[in-house]
Amino acid sequence: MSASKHRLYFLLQRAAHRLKTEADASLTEVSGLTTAQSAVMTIIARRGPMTQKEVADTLSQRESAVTAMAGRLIKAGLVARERSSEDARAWQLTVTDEGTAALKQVKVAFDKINAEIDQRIPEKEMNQLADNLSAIIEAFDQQN
Amino acid sequence: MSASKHRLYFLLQRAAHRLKTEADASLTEVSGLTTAQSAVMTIIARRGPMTQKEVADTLSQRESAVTAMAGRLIKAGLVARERSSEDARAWQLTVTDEGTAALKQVKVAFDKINAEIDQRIPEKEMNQLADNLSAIIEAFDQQN
DNA sequence: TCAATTTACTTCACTAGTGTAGTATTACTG
DNA sequence: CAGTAATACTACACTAGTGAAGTAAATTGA
Repeated sequence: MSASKHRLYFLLQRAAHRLKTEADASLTEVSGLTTAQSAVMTIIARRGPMTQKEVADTLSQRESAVTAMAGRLIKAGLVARERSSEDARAWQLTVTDEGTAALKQVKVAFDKINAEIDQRIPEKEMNQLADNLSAIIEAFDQQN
Repeated sequence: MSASKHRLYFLLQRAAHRLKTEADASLTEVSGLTTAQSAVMTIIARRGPMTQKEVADTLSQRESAVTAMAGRLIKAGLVARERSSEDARAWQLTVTDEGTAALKQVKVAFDKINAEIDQRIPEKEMNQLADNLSAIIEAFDQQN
């Protein structure tokens, strides 16, 4: 059975949309963050100070999306930025203490979401699912 | 391996996002429609005249999202609506001739996208992938 | 070395969704 | 059958993204 027979595109979009909506509700309740915000913050926290371009590339997004997101996160006191010492055009983004605290709450909410997924998808199928999704990301990555 | 180890949530979101962006670019080129618009129109074309509530439920969306989308589609002349004869609150949405013509072009673009997916995901894994995505939709469906 | 090009970020208009609060209309119930 | 609750839609403020056009700094090449 091919992708078109399964209407795979719409299936994937609906699954992502339902999951996002549910995760957003759960996250805002416990941490005040959205999933999009916690994605950006997790990346910065993990890889240390990063430029907006690096964040954009990591998430396959445009710089303009990161400009807007950074603005909201800074306004909320979750992220800070200062000019790069090597490049006067670039910012260095870091997560604030307040941001780090919020990310700890996020983990609790995601544990719940992941538990729900684990309950519905057999463990032995999880690897293949992850591989298939990675293959889709790779297939449509800009760097081709 | 569990969902959290795979960071399945973010994997799914990124795959959906990359696919959507690519499909949108491809679709607007050949048909002038976005994927979101063609999703709504395909559903209406398939099931005949539908109320906005029915469209919203089918796509797991809010009525307010469909109000806005219907407004854009009507403005573009792709969809028409008239009051339901049974319920004075409800609209009946139909796809116009212009909309039907645009949907035919959409098919061409999606064939390309699906071919790309088929190339990256082994045929024998496709069924399981579709099942896993359906399971996620079901797990987080509002009607629970 | 300096003009042309590339890069990092910004701004703006747009699509597309959520969630809350509101208005009619319809359905239910005692 | 009248009052209440539910339903279908709308309006609005918000998040979150694209894509195009622009600025200033950095890089490149004759």
